[in-house]
Amino acid sequence: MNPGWTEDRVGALKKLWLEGQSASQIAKALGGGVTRNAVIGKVHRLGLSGRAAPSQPARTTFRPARPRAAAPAAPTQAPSAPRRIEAAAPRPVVAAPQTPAPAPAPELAGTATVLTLGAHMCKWPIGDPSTSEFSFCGRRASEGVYCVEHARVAYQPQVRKSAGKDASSDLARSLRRYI
DNA sequence: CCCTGATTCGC
DNA sequence: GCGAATCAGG
Repeated sequence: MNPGWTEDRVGALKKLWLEGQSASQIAKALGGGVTRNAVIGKVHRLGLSGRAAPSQPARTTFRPARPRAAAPAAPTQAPSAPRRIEAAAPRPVVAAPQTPAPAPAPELAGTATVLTLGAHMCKWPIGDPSTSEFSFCGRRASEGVYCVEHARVAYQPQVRKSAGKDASSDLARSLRRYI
């Protein structure tokens, strides 16, 4: 029934996943020939785990199951990690009258909140999502939902040519995921 | 019980 | 590489 993971199917998978579609929704969108488990498995094999736009229903936990460690070079402070965030998807919240968008300066990151975050603003999480201090980068999103800088750390295609052997095994092993 | 993604492990 | 089973949480 299902032709396996063809180029276009993988492409659709990547697109939908980065759009924030849930694994089950993607599975259904792909024709039902695959289950959500298959989708998740493929996503992980592609090195696409973790994304800015979570799913609609209840979010998953914040288990440190996927240590991406490296904090992006944020001007202000180091975000915990590109883990999932509570709600980045734009939604027709309450009629926020004339929210005077903070207009994040290109130099300043972390000024956009979930309410002020525009469609084309970098959705890189800054700080702890559970606190009121939580915000988003907010700079111009050019690569997907991130700015150029954060896109580099966010989208890690698992590209790691085995460049011989690395001396520091532990460190190298933890680093090669995002190098 | 519905959902979510994460991980394991036989194939 | 693939994905069902399982896990862990909301």
